[in-house]
Amino acid sequence: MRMSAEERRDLLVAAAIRVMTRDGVARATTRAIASEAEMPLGVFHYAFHSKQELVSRVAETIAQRSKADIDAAVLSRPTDDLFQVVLGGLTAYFDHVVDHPDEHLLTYELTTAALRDPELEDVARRQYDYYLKENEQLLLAAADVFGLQFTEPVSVVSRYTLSVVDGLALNWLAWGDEDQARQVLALTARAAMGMVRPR
Amino acid sequence: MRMSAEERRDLLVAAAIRVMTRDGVARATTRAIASEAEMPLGVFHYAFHSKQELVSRVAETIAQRSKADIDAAVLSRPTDDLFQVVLGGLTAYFDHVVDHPDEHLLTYELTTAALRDPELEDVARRQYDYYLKENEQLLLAAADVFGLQFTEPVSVVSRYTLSVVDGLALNWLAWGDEDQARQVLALTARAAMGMVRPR
DNA sequence: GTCTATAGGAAGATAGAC
DNA sequence: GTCTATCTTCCTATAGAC
Repeated sequence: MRMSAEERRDLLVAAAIRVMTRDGVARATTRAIASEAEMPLGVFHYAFHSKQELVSRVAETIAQRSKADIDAAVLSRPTDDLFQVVLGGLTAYFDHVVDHPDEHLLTYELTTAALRDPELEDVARRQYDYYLKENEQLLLAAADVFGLQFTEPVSVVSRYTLSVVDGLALNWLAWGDEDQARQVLALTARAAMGMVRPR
Repeated sequence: MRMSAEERRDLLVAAAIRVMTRDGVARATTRAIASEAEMPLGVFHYAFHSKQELVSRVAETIAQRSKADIDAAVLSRPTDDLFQVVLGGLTAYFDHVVDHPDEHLLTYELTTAALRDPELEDVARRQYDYYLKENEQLLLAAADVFGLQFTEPVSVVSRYTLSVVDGLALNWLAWGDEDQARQVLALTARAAMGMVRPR
């Protein structure tokens, strides 16, 4: 079937994400991906120069998609006070992890793969850039609504909350115990209340 | 050269850790590992039934070793008050990450590998068990010294601090900015002070 | 136990007919 | 651009002589 190279790339990226989510990065071979996309293997190397190029696109796509998913979830949460907003945001992220564990496992795999491969160097950096910046915006906007400001640089607070959920998500994937994990979220939201003062 | 199977296994595990630390899990093939251990490839499968068995041992060994390293570092820190102790612990862990980034990257790789492979199922769980339990002991002991107790279950506080450093470590590996990361540690230690009361 | 040699297959990438 | 067939390399694992 005839189609533009860009269209084919999109289909292959989508197929790669399905295979990687289901079976892990290590088993996502060019063969498996082409097969998932129902294309002959040969297409692979006139759609992409190399497998790395595909992996790079996959990481980019996943980061954008997760950000969109989680933003939507955050915005549908209670907004009574800053505590509720922060806890709501943390909970929205964690809910997403519980609902899509394999997808998040994949992001960890992509991060480590990127950190090992010099050619994917900035992929890992960009992944976090998406989250950090977005998180920062949400924190600033939320504090502003309630007439508060942070006592610490908001970039640090952003990194703090991101680190907690990111670490907790990995921890939950390995260890389980959802109830305890949610207690950690509550603890974190409460701790964040100690980082604001009236404006 | 003649040696016991157990001795050979130990040498292969040590070689595997060197290769995995240097080149990543994906490139740590049985060939590369045997070569690093200066043994013919054939030894591999009368020392281990399979590669998975080796990976499982590697994960176990790494977890024990890291725990020992970090414990030693924690114990050499100031103990003026609980804040100093907690910040010291977090800092000791983070220093270890900065000094041995590849080693920590490896633990993330092993965690994801374990989560993908049913035969390594409990490897990931045990990895976290080491850290959580140890962390819990340290927190309890430290609070006790200063006549304090936690207002939350100590297992939750333990998981909170572990999540922060684990998430922050991965974040730092990808993003860098050590100064900001250390500000997050200070923030976290201060937050933990809101989780204690006099005994 | 130890080693060499090799099986048996899967990987990424390409050549070349259409 | 498209596809089949194939190259080359590397993988885990084993067979079998010593």
